[in-house]
Amino acid sequence: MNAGVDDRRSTILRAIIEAYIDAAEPVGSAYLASLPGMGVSPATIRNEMSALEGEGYLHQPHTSAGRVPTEKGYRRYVDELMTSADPGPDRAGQVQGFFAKAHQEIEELLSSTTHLLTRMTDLAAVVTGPSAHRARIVSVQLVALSSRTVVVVVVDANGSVEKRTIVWPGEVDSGQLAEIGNAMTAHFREREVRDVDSPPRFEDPELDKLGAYAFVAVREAVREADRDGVFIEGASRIAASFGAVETVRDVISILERHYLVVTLMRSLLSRGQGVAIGSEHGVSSLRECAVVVAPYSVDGVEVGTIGLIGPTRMNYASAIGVANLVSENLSRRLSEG
Amino acid sequence: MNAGVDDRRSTILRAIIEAYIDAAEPVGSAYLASLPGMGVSPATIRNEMSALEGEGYLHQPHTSAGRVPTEKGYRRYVDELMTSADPGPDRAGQVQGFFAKAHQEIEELLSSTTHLLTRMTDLAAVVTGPSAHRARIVSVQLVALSSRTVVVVVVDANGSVEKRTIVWPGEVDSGQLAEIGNAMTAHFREREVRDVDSPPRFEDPELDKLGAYAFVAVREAVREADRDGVFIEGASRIAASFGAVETVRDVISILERHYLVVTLMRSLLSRGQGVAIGSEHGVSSLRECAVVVAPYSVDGVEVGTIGLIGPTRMNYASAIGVANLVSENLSRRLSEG
DNA sequence: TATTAGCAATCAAGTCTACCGAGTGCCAAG
DNA sequence: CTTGGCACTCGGTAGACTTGATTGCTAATA
Repeated sequence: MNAGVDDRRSTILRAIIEAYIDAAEPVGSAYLASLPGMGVSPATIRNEMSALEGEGYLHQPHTSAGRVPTEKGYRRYVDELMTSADPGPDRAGQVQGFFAKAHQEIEELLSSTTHLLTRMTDLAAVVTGPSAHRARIVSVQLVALSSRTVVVVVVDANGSVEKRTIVWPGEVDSGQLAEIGNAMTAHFREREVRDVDSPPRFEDPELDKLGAYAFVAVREAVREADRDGVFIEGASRIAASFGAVETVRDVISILERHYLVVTLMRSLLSRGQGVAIGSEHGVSSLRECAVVVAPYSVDGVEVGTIGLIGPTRMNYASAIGVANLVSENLSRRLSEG
Repeated sequence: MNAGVDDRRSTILRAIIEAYIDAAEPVGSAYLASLPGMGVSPATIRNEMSALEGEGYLHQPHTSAGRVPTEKGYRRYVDELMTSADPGPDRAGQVQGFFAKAHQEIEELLSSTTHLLTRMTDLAAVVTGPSAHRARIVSVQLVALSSRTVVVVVVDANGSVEKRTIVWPGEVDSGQLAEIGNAMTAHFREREVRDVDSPPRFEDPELDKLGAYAFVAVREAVREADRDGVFIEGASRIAASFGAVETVRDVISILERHYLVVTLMRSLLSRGQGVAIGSEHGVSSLRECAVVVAPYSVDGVEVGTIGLIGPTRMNYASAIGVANLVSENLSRRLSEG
């Protein structure tokens, strides 16, 4: 409980974790003693290491090896020991440059954001699209594809477009379609997607029936709006991070199940966790991975998430720094105008 | 040149390849002689194997090992030796059942088709969406997102929806937007996407200017139409197929570059090749892989491709059979109505 | 009391050797 | 042309031994 001892011990833990992140090899006392700041002998460090192991922060693969951080060790590192996650001006510039030049559609923007993330961190990157539930509907239109099929197109205020193709109950009449579309637009305009609960009503009973029919398509279209917008990139970096092909398979197999990744990220954010290490997140196939998440917002409302996934010995400072940096820039970019 | 010898030799080659596909281990003469059909001694088989090696169909990893097929060996197997790629009634039923139950949007349909493919073959699967170049445009609409931004929505006869968000040159006037949208729809209706070359003209010079401005967005929207529709699944199966993490990384890294995969598949199809083995396709990162492709068509016109990617020692008969089967069913499904 | 030097103990990994066994190539006999 | 027999090759495994990294402990020291 002596502050001095605690301090030195923490310094040693931090040094071990950083060395391990760097080299992926167990860290020994001799190396630590040789570090500039460390004014003590290997023997002293060994005592501290032994204590740290007793406290559960370190683990010794075998007697004649150095120490390796445990999950608890990484956790303490992330919570207390890590030095500022400031990514530095060069990286900040890189991100700003990216967002300054990016003027594509939102889907392309998010997709290339995953690319940016994976390139900057060498981790797998995830960006989930703005949750559509809070978006306001701007337009509903019915377009005839053939004499029997109609596509219902819904545009929301984010600029997202959802659609649903349906078989029309009867011969398509373009006048009717236009009328129903206009009524839908008037009915739903400025309402949030999650409030799509009942169709507009029409005086004409035939129109009313068709309107109710089309409404089902609108509801389905917006209900699935969230499914589309998940962008994951960098699975190949995972392959490079792990030696065991088994692990690679497990992790990539999770990354392929987008909804699972989204669920994981959302649940982490809702618990207020920015970093989940190893078994903390409960997905057993990712037990050798850590996940870093950051929300991004549009006009002050958190609507989506940014995530990074990599081995537990990832560079947390860099990952967290980049995630936050990108999150800020993306939020600003999406909020402007 | 004696038919009898050639026949036996071919039988042996086929047996070797099938055994190797099955067990992934070099095949020896004793095992081959023990096979039911093979009425000859190991010594005889050894002679044939030696000849086959001389002809370039087999390779011997080292003196005391059995033989392994070369690319040339697989090629001959696929071209001549392989027994019918008929996937059997159970699998045919599985695929038919899938397409009978599937009634989602085309994107979801294609995406779940990759899922079906990867599940049935245990290979990575690719489905490219119907090429938009030949699709007819059905509707163009301009929707105001705010007083300064407009989203241009283009619907084609496939039911695909493309959009482009633009900053409007001036205050948005919903009457103008509607008028321009209607004129665009009239102008482009029934024209193919690749024929989008000039905007409709308006009497009113202001409208004409705005129309020309919006036209750029239409052109960009349809130009990128093809980019969206690529669905790839099963990268994790690749991880399971190769022992070396290096190879896994290389292959998955290619799979992540969708446009590269699409280009590869298209160029194979345009050369009339249904199967590319190892270095045949020229993508060096995929030199340990084979690619199986099959086109699918809508109303008799080939519009998209189905692909399977796996190790060169994949089960070609099964892969080709499934690819063709799915291609037929998908074509039928997309052509009806 | 905290630190340190010294030293014995531990153990993975590398090296060396021997050997086994799978598989071949070749030869001579059928 | 086919086959049995046999010598030969060579990867892989197992065991013995060495090396080197690293620890824990103890006793001396500040």
